[in-house]
Amino acid sequence: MTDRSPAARKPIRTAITDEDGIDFAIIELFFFAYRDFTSDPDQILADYGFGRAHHRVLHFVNRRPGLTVAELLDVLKITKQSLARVLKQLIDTDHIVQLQGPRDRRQRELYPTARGRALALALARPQSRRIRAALEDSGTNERASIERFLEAMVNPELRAQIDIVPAKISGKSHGDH
Amino acid sequence: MTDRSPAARKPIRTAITDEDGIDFAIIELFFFAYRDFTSDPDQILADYGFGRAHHRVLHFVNRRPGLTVAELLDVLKITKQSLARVLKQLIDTDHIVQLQGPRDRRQRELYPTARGRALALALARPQSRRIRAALEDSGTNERASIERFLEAMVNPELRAQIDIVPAKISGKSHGDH
DNA sequence: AAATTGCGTCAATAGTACTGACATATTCCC
DNA sequence: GGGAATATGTCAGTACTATTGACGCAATTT
Repeated sequence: MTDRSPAARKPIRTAITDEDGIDFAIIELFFFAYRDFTSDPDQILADYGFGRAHHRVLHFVNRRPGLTVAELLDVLKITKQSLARVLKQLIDTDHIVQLQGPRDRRQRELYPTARGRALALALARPQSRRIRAALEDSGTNERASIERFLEAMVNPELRAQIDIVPAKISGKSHGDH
Repeated sequence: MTDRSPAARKPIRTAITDEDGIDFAIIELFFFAYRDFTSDPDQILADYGFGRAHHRVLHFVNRRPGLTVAELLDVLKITKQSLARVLKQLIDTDHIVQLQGPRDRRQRELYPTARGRALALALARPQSRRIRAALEDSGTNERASIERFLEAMVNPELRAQIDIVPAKISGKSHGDH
C-alpha cells in the first residue's frame, strides 16, 4: 500500500500558504503566543520542583475554592492517577488543603492555603503583565473582542466550565475593579 | 523554615479575583482555548501513532521548506535528541525528506513530500475552521486585531521567527527560485 | 444488606522531554 | 596540510507527565 517509490519522496519546495483558505497565520501565532505565555510561570515553578500540572491544579483550586476531586478531574481532563501525584505534592507542601465534604463526607473539598494563594498569584502575575502589555501594544482598546474570540474558540459544550467562575457572569460582581 | 503549624493550613474559602489587577479572565480563557484548539489535530494524529511533536515538526517544515535541522531546533526550542526520534519517524513514513545542503553539505535541508503536505493540511483544517467560526461567532470583523494581539503576546526577541514566513504580505510568494 | 459512589493507591506502560557523551563528515581558518 | 569548529546523528540513562487496570475503604443510596 505504501508507496516507497522515489516519486513519493519528491521534495516540495514551496511553502504552504493559505491555500484552501487555511488560516496558517493565526494558527502559528497561537502556537507562539501560548508557548511564551506558559514560559513565564514555568520558570517560577522550576524553583519549587513543580511543573505545569501543579500550576493548573493550583489555578483552579484558587479559582473555585471548595471544588471536589471529581470536579477538578473534569476541568483538567486528566485521570485520577495523574492528578494523584501532583495533588499529593501540593498538599504535602501546604499549598492546598482537603476538607471533608459537608453534605457528602466521601467528598474532599479542595481549598488553597495562604501559601497556595500566594503562589497562584505569583504565577499569574507575569502572565497578566504580558496580556496587559499585549493589549496596549496592539492598540487593542477592544479587550472585550479578544475575550469574545478566545471564548468562541472553546468547545461549546465546555463553555460551562468557564462560566462557573464568579467574576465574569454578572458583568460586575462586586469585589474588584 | 516551613511553617507546619495548623494556622498555615487554614483553608481560604474565597475565590481568587482580579485583585492586584491580575487578568484571570483572559488567563483562563487562553488555557481553555488552546486546550481545545490542539484537541482537533490530536485526534487525527492518533490514527498515525503520532503526537503533538510530530505535528509541530510537520507544520514548520511545510511552512519553511528547506529549513535545516538547526533552524528547526531553534524554532521548536527542544533538544536535538528530542527531535531525533520524531523526525526519524516522519522521514521513515515519507512525510519528510532530507536533502543535502547545496552550499554546506553538512546541512540537511528538510522538505515535505506530497504526503507530508497533505497531512499538514489535514491537521490544519479543523483548526482553521475553528478560528473562522470563532471570528464569526465573536462578531470580530477585526481579524487584524486578533492577529496583532497574538503577535504582541510573543516574546519580542522571538518575533523574528514569525516574520520569516512568506505568505502574509505578498500573497503569492514562490518559496524559492 | 447490597450496590453504588468518591477517593486513594499500587503496578505497569508509554510518550516526550532532558543531559551527557561520542562518532562522522564537512567546512573554516591558520 | 592540518587542526578547530560546525552540523548532524546516535547511544545511554533519566525524569516527568500521562495513560489503563485493579483493588481497598468509607460513605451514601437503594
